[in-house]
Amino acid sequence: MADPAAMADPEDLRRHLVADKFYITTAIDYSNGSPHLGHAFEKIGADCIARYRRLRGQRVAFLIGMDEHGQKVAQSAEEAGTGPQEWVDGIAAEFRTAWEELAISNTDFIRTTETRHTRAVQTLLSRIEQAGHIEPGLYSGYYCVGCEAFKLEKDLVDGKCPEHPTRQVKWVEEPNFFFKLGRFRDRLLDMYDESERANRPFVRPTSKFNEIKNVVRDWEPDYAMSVSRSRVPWGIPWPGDDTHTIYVWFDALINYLSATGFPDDGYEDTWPADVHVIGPDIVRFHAAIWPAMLMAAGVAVPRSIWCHGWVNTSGARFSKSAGVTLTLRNAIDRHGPDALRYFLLREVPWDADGGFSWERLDTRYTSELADGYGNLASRILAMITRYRDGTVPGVTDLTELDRAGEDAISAYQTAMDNHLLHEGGNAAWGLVSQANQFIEERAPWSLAKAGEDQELDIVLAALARALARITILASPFMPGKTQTVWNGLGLDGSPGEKGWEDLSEPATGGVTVHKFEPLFPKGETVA
RNA sequence: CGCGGGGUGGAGCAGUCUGGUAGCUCGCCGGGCUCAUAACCCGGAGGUCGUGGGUUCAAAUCCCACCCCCGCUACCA
Repeated sequence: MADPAAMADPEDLRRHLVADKFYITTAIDYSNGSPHLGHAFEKIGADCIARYRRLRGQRVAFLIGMDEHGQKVAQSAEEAGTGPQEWVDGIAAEFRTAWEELAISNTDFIRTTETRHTRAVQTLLSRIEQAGHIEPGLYSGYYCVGCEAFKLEKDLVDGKCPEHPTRQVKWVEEPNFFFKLGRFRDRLLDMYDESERANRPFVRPTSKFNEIKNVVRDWEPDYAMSVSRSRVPWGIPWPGDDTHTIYVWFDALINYLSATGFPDDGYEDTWPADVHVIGPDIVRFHAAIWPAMLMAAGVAVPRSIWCHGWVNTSGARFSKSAGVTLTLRNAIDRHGPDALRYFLLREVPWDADGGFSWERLDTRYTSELADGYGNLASRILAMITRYRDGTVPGVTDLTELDRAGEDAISAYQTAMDNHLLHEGGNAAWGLVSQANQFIEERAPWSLAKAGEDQELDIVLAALARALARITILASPFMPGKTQTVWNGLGLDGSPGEKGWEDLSEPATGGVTVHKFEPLFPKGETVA
């Protein structure tokens, strides 16, 4: 969508202003149940990226939201004995509360029942239609009257719907509109190739990208998907034909665009998305169908898709040692929201699957948070308090710990730029270990006893810098606890807003520290 | 059937592309320290690297066959 007229000065200026924007989205969550650990994992990971980008000085737009139309939602509402709008209002509130508690720093929360969304959907749809890529056709399939929904043949048991075995499914044909996405096969493949040549693959990790390429390569030119339904009233009306609603998948994907203000002027200040964060179950929709829709409408395609792994929870639900079932509520309550964020980000690689268990949550909490970061903060602040009355010495002599810090920062940056969050955490926590070793080698208590004040100043100042660095690097993982340490170090503002530049020379000299209660209390788990 | 990922000390993983002391975290055993949340630091025990064959002076790493686990394979999104 490059506009030649955009070379004019005001446009240049605008471009400059938006050059540093970073638009990240998560999948909108389907409104037929409560938030669970899987939902949380995706939000936490995306939030970690968003916070890291802000740390790097980018202007971040971070979208999350709810997918509220469709058969299943209407059905869930009915089972709950309420109307669909009332139902989705309740679910949305529940999700928002959960994300707030987990300190998700989204800048917008979109719901597909909002006017701004329905308007964007109808506009985009009309553009695709006008371009000639939507055609009427017949949708046929097995229809279960009990479910009031079409069923796939593979989901039938003995030719009947498993949920309504007493009724027969019927072979039904109904007129629908179809999106001819097979026509975009070659353009998609070209786009994929180009992204790889430019060394910024459209889909990551690579294994998922390969799956998608295989799928798209097999598309026939007339391959189409239905984009309307005539029996589902809970949806966005088809423009110009109120006997149809827009099929939910088509409706849902467009949320990323509606949130930018599309089709109003200025939406391109935010669009295209820099990365759509999604789960492996919906890669095909995001990596193939969604860009095809945008191509059909003449709108820019997103820059990349990141497919995270699964949190495997089997076996964790009835863990003996924990004695509690696995719900998001319980997982947060175990050691607090920051600990859950930290655990998921370290335990489950962001490009692969990982397992959740109470034992491993407890283990990481104890060794890496309480005994690691928390205890390190305690001992550093205690020494500064005891040996220097709480004032960090103003000396700036660099030590091997500062060099270790530089290495950690660079490893962290490489990992985080590539969205490898678990490796970023690894780099930050390596510095915790090195700081502990540094303390052991220099033995500040011996220096104090021997009256070697100059050396003690150097050591304490280096430790304060290291703690500040770790705290900044850890802030995208644990915004709450790192804030406590930041304040304990006597620093203003928050570690997240301090900016990347502070890392090389944290301004800790001369500040007055305040000891605090153990950051991560041990013993009894939080009730 | 096809495509892709994986099988490494008790647990979770790295190492495989570019063959040559099998590394990390947790747990376990022993020692040290005392600033700290009985925390921290050092050392140690523990592995036929899924199975069988092959190439090579040498294979977790390369080649062949096989076994097991997971994901994808046209409308739940």
